[in-house]
Amino acid sequence: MELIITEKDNAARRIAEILSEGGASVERRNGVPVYRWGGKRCIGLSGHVVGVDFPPEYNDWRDVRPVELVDARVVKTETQENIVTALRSLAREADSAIIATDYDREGELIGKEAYDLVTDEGDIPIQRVRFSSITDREVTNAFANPEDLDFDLAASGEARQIIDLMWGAALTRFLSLSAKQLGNDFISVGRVQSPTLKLIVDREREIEAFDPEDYWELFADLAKTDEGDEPFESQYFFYDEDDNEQERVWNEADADAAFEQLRTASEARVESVNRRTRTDDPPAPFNTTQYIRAAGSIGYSAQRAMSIAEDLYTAGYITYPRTDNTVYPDDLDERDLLERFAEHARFGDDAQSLLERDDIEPTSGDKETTDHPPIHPTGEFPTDISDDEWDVYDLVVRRFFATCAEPAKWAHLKVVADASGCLLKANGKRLVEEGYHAVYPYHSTTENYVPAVEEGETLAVTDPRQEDKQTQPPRRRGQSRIIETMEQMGIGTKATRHGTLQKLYDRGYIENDPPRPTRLAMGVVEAAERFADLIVSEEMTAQLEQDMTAIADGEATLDEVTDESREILKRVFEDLHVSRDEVGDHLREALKADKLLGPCPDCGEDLLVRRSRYGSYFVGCDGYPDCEYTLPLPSSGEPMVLDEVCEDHGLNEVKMLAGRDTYTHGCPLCRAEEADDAEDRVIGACPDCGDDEGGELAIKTLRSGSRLVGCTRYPDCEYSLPLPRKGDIEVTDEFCDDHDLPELVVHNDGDDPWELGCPICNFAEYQERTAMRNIDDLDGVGAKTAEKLAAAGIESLDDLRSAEPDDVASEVQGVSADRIREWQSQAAT
DNA sequence: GCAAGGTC
Repeated sequence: MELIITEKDNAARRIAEILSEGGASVERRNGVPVYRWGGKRCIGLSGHVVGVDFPPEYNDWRDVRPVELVDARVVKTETQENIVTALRSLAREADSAIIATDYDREGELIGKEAYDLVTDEGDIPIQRVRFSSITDREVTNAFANPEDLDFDLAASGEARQIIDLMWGAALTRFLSLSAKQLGNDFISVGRVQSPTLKLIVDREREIEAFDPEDYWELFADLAKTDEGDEPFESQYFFYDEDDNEQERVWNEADADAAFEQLRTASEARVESVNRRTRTDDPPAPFNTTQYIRAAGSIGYSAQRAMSIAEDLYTAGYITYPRTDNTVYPDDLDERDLLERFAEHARFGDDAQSLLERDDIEPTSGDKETTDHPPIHPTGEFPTDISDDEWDVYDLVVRRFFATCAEPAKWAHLKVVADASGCLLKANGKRLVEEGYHAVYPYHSTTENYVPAVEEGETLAVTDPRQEDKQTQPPRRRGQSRIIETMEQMGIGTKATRHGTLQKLYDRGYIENDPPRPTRLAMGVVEAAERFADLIVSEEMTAQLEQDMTAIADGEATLDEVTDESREILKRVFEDLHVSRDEVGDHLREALKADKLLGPCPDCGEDLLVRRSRYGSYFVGCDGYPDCEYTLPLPSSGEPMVLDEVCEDHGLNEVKMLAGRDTYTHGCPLCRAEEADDAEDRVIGACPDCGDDEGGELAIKTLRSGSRLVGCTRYPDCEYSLPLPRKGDIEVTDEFCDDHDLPELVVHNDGDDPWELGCPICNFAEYQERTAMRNIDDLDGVGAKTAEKLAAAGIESLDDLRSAEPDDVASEVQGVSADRIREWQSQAAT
């Protein structure tokens, strides 16, 4: 039997299909799909199935000095046991094996891991095939000409694993121990995350150091003197000593003088008219980064964009979403794919229009790689997918269309006019040939109207205006800009960059979108810059890349490279040990700054956001236990301290981060005082204890800012119904027939009043709505997956909660037990 | 419990 091993199940299935000419059947080993035909078996891994780690005796952070990790052995551990077991058992039956993992460096390493596992079970010949896309021609060709595994290339990947682990783990432990931050809130650093964080911190430093400057700009409207002609905007400018056009006037007196001149002018003479046409080329095919950027521009976070693309990929609608490639492979027949779309109700017209071109010569980007094609639709049409998935699918289809479309053409018109010595200019642009914009509405086609005028013509000047402005600090980069910059810096990979960003959020290093660094992040970067500069520099990756190339080329060995890295890290630790206390103090101070609200009203010490033993947040005094002052915070979300300070109490305001339900809580002391002042408003009898004990329902405001309808006998009776946090609640004269309670109306500034109605009915409806939440609302579950789960008997969140992950995984193709567990934890909340 | 890299 010949065993074929691929990097993922999806590739295994498609390769089996091609090589067996559709005759392969699927069976399961340990829950892992195995494709069989003739004397062949084909199994897909799940990326790395083994990982590097330190031996268990290094596990305790307090027992092991971090520097000891530098010389610690690094061992390989099996991380995907079911797949490893399946692979081993297949290997025992095989007479030969073929490694068909992705055609890139990490693929070579994953292949080497499979090689080692197969070799463990017996000595059989093992070969390697390489192909750039899973198409008939490429795959058949590759299997007809098998090669050998490139052990040097795999070793270069292993060197990276070892260096990343050693630096990351040793420095992470050192910083965490020095700041006494163990447990969940450890302080992490790494070769990729830390330069990324520095990138964000550096921009924040520029913003903080920015000193705005005043300047003035002047505008006026111009119009042809013919009647009915629309006026157009023009801007004042002058020539500096180098003869460059300048619009900004840096001195108020000069601006006033120019404005005075402009104000008195009623007409302007056209001095020059310049026309040119500009070609606007269609965009290149999507790689991961450009896809994330485009999805970002229609409102999707990087993480969400990748999650949706992943779903569309596993469902078979788009190609593999993790790719650096921006050149379509030779096998992709663009015309053929367009013809498929020509039949489609939604895309048919646009596809037809493209097919009318004689030659379809798609655009290409700068980078061509061997592992996967650029992201494009497969030609398989989705039927039952969510709105978000449609948004993204539409984007991917139209991007493919755009790459097959004609360039657009713009006509630019620049008019310069003289208004009694004041120079005015107007730049017009008009889209004269729509080109790719006709099929790709994601790029702006905003025109700027300037009419055709002649040199020497007289124009009317109206509405002169002077605007005082200030120079602006550089803008924070959005998520997709950060990912693009990481790509330019050469850090991270197409498959990890969005995850790295997510990690920075999860670790409390960045907040909001566009991301903004916390004080902790500033502290960590500062500490690293002073004592372990390499870990926050992009040079570390650049050097590593060079070393890896040397290993791959046989010019250096894995041991030489890792040993040299060990020596460098040891020297870093010499510095760190001397400054250990200083580093710890610095980090602790930064940690505190993120939680600091202001002075305690009781004792004047610092009030801080703290976390109780039960995991909930509250405001407590740094003087504890001498001072026991506390304030409650809302129970949902993660508190974030804002820059805004409450005028009454001098405390920073607090925002509660809870995804879509994020809201500003404001000053916690204001909220508490409001609750203390608020009268409970009785609205009826308590349904639980009204008859027996005489309990009444009242609208209450809690000190945490939340409001509810609750029993006046609380805490003896705990009956309660939720109310919205915001808005004035009006108690109307209308009563609910079923519950004999008044209907409530919530008034919010600006919005239409919300007729909440009877609070019991409202809560019942709310519960029904949340119960109706479906399986495909879970992150990473698309329509196709939901279908597969339903086929395995999992049709509701309840079914999912009670399911046995391993059983489900063995029944549902392409879904791991870990994935099920992740969904279960989502379904639990 | 540390990293980064696959895949889901």
